[in-house]
Amino acid sequence: MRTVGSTRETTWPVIRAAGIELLYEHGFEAMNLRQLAKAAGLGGGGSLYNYFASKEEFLFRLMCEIIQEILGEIERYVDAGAAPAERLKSFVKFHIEWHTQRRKETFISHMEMRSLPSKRYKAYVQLRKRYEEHFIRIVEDGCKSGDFMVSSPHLVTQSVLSMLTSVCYWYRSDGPIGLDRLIEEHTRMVTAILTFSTKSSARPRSTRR
Amino acid sequence: MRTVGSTRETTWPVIRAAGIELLYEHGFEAMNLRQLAKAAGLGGGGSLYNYFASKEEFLFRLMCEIIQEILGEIERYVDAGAAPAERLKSFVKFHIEWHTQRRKETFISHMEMRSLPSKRYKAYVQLRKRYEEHFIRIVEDGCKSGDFMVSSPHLVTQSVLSMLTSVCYWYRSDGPIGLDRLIEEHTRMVTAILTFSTKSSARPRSTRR
Amino acid sequence: MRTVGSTRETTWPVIRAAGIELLYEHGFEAMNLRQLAKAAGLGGGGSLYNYFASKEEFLFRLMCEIIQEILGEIERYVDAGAAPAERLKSFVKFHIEWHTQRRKETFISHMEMRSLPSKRYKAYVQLRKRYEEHFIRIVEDGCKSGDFMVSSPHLVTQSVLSMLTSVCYWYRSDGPIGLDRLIEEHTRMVTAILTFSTKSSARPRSTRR
Amino acid sequence: MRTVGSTRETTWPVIRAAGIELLYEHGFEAMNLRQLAKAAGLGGGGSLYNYFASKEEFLFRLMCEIIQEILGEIERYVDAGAAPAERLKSFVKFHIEWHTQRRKETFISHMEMRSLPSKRYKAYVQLRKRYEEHFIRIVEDGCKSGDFMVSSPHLVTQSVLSMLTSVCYWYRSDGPIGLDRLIEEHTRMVTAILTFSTKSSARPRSTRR
DNA sequence: TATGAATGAGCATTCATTCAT
DNA sequence: AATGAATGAATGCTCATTCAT
Repeated sequence: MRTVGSTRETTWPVIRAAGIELLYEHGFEAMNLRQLAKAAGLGGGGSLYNYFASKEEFLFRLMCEIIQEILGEIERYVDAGAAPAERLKSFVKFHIEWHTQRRKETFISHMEMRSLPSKRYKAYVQLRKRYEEHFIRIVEDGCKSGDFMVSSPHLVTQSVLSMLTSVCYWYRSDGPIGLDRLIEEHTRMVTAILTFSTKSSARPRSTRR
Repeated sequence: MRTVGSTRETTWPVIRAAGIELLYEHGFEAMNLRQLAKAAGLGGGGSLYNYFASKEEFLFRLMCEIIQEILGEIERYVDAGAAPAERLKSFVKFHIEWHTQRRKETFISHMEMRSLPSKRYKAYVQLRKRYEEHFIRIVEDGCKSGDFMVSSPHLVTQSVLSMLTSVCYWYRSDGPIGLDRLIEEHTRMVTAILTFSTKSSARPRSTRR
Repeated sequence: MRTVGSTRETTWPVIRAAGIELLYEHGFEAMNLRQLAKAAGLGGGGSLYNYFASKEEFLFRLMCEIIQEILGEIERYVDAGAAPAERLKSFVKFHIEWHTQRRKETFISHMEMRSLPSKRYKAYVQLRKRYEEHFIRIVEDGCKSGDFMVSSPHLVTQSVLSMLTSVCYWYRSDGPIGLDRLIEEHTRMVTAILTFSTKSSARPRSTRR
Repeated sequence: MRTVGSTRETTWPVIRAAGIELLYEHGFEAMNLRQLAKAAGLGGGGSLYNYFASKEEFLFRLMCEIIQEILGEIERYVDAGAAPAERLKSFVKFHIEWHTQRRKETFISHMEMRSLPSKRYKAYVQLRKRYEEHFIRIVEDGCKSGDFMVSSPHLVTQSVLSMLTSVCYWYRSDGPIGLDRLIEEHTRMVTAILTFSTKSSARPRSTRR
């Protein structure tokens, strides 16, 4: 049977939204497809298989859509021509905004990577790397230009990205800290790391006074 | 029937070790007790119930043991009388060492909190807070003493702790980065954050030159 | 929507052909209507219900068509006026030809009887009996005329028909045995059975020398 | 929980017997494991998995046990030293007895081969060949000794074996035909085929009078 | 304590069938 | 007539848990 007005285009977003809620709430292994169907307003679990071939594929599709969106967004957002320090601020602002406004999505994206089957895990990691490289490039450019000074770029980018992403684990938009302050503080912390955490007492040019 | 030499004292550590491996590999929901029994050298799953009352209790016990250990350790490790900057260095060193040498345990401790039933979740969070307060106290003391300068203490401690903990997600002890360097860099980054990431141009005393 | 040129008369044969292939390959219970629709070049499984009311009815219709064909054929083929020995040869030739040239159809007809619901099973058995009676009548006539000599007609006709039909299970038209030889040998075997397998040492007339 | 006195040795035969009944009644694809569990006196379907790893493996195990039994029996039964004609009689007697007394088992063995997954299908065919070779060897020996005369040995053995086996499809032990008569008639038919169905008018030695 | 058979609820997935388009 | 989304019952299989041995 086909419910009036139901098409692939209208139903998938509903499933997706319900899926994000359930994945956030219970995690991939602990949620189940009957819940999902019900939450999406579908009868038995069977209908879902018009939209994906397996529970694992459902997760993969969801995670890909999420990261594709952020990839599309960031490429429009960041001004590749600007100075590193400026681009850094842009990146932090963008990243924090996204990770708080789509907190559940990003939470899922990090927590459920382990539930992807090996092949898809690798595919997903590729996409994620494409995103992270936006940040890495900023750091590299900043080091070249003398704006930043980082002794272990790989280590630092990993840790800084982890810190920036961690807001999705603890930040509550209805808590005492506002989004603006969140962005401001993280910008400051990241800047401090990239500017002052070097071995020598030397200071990068742009921050000398 | 009782296998010779098998007692609670000798068997539980074996179960525990096997459990850590399985939880790390598959996660709580995806692992199962038959695997655990087999990995621990026990026949059917039944024997496990001599050691815990349910799968959930098994997780809780494991996680508690792990955090109790780190709590016991840190209390012996940190010199409460030292200067904040010194204590900070100690903390970072301790934390990074623990989170890399017991990488699987700490990974589990973070990932599987969501699998604890509500009551135990709260109990566990209490224990974790006790640990985090060691860091928080250092920051507070440093702010009072003028060694550090932090505009949003709660925000900053959350983010810094997340960063310090994140090594358990990506660090490989057989990778290109040595433990010493890992500690050194993180010490530097944390110091930079606590020292230079303030609104005003003012610098805390200890870093003035 | 109706695809151009698609009518009951053109589509059913396609479905039928696809059905024979699938039933032969997987069996009734193991095949499914989505496969059938796809193999017949139809989109979703829904269209099939323009051609039959249920999966079981599909099987019944198919099997009926198959047996109706062989019934129509055999009635034209066998010369009711000929001598029993001659009619026997005709029957064996016809039967073997049919069961090898429409091997899949006959294979299905035997294997899938069990999947027919009781009422239709009985109806189908009636049709099959009508076919088998052609053989039984030949044997009876041969016994009356003294050409054949059979002590247990029912038993013998059952076993001989089983033997003649069994070619559909093992014969490959691209194997080492040609169709002519297959017919020749079976004619000989059947003749031997009907002629020489009697209790007494007496020989039927036609084989005396 | 473990029902009093239940062990692997007592439960499997019960499952096996129930399985034979269900496979005979419905066929492999149409039966289901809940039925099987219930028929075997077990609660939910879960217990069955103490005895096999999958439905397919269940079938394979059953079929293997059945054919192993007949293989063990026939090797004790047939006197390899006797004359071909004598051995033929023995074989027919044995085969018919087995295929009527274990009619359901042999019925299953033939009908459900198609449900075995490819690898197991091949393994099973090997076992079946071992059985059939008992008959083939008798025919070959008889041809060498001049007792039998067969123009197409492969073809004839296939068809004769099919005939002998077909009793499992139609024979009812409570029907009008007794087992003795069944054996007698088949012996006669097979003898007729192996003795009189040759191209030439020549007769094999032992049947000349 | 250890074993392993049994339980039974639960889950992903399949599939015949229905029906709006 | 054809399409394909939706239904919902059914099915193979899993797994925490229990319990006689």
